[in-house]
Amino acid sequence: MRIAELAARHGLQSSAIRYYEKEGLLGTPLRKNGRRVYSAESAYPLVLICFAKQTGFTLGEIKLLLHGFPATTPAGVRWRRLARKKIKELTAMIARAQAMEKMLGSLMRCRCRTLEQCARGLSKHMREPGGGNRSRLKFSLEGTCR
Amino acid sequence: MRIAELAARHGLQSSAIRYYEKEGLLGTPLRKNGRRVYSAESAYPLVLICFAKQTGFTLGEIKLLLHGFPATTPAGVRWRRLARKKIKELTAMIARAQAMEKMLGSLMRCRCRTLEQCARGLSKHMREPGGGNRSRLKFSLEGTCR
DNA sequence: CTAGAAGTTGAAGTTGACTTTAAGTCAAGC
DNA sequence: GCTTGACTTAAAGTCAACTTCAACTTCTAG
Repeated sequence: MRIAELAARHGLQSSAIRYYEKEGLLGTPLRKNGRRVYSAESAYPLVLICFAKQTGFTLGEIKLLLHGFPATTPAGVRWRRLARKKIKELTAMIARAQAMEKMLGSLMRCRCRTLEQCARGLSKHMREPGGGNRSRLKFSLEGTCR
Repeated sequence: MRIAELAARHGLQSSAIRYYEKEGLLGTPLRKNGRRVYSAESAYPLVLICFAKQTGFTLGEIKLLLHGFPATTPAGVRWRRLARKKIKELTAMIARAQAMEKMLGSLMRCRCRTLEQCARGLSKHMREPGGGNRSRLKFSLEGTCR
């Protein structure tokens, strides 16, 4: 199998495979006249890479998964080690996204005539974080800017 | 107020404010001996920028919000125009994140001894998309790789 | 034999939202 | 007068995950 076929099978571009190789995620395959030749088995790390990418791991984390443990470390242990942190990240991200969704829902009901009016409402919020006065746009500006 | 104070008030770095100005989000403020001087009012677009950023808008979208509509366009209309698209994006993202979370939860229960074993389980899934055989790792590999 | 498709390499470009750096200006305090 | 710190500019650097480019080689079909 040549690089283009391997790439196509996994829905990637050839350049991505070369990149993974350069980054040390994939080993260097056999060559035939200078060209990479892949066996069915040599494709298995690619299955993992694609799956892990879909699951939200970065290439750095995937490299760790593949080569960052003593060779005898069971797969389950490796996944758990990495997944714990990733689950936390994801949970936080989901919460944040849901908060944004809520803000956007409120924004859809904005009745301000000008943006300046919105800004006044918002800065009221910002200056009196615990204040009881409801501005026309009722969001909580949780977290600092940035 | 000089740039450092304005920045601090909004939890930004001075360089970010200069950047927003360069990108046309903020107008050019008055100068005193070449240095930017801000009034309380000149800060109001910054309130909006910070808020919109938190809500998930890109700087490009924020620029559109601030300057991409006829001057008479009510704030509510502007927000709605942009929010609709963003809500869709967010909803999709949340769904995807939740799917990832579920996958990660399953991964935590992985009992494979080697990663190669995982890969075999996964490629089984990939080769028989509608297949009824449950591999040890039970995720649905929805969507193609990449 | 030749055109063109597919492969090779290293280096540079892409995206967004900035930050950092270099080199210079300006004001305040000692 | 001198130092320190805050500011100015344009240009370059950062991050991740690739892609694109330039220049070259090799394989395949006609």
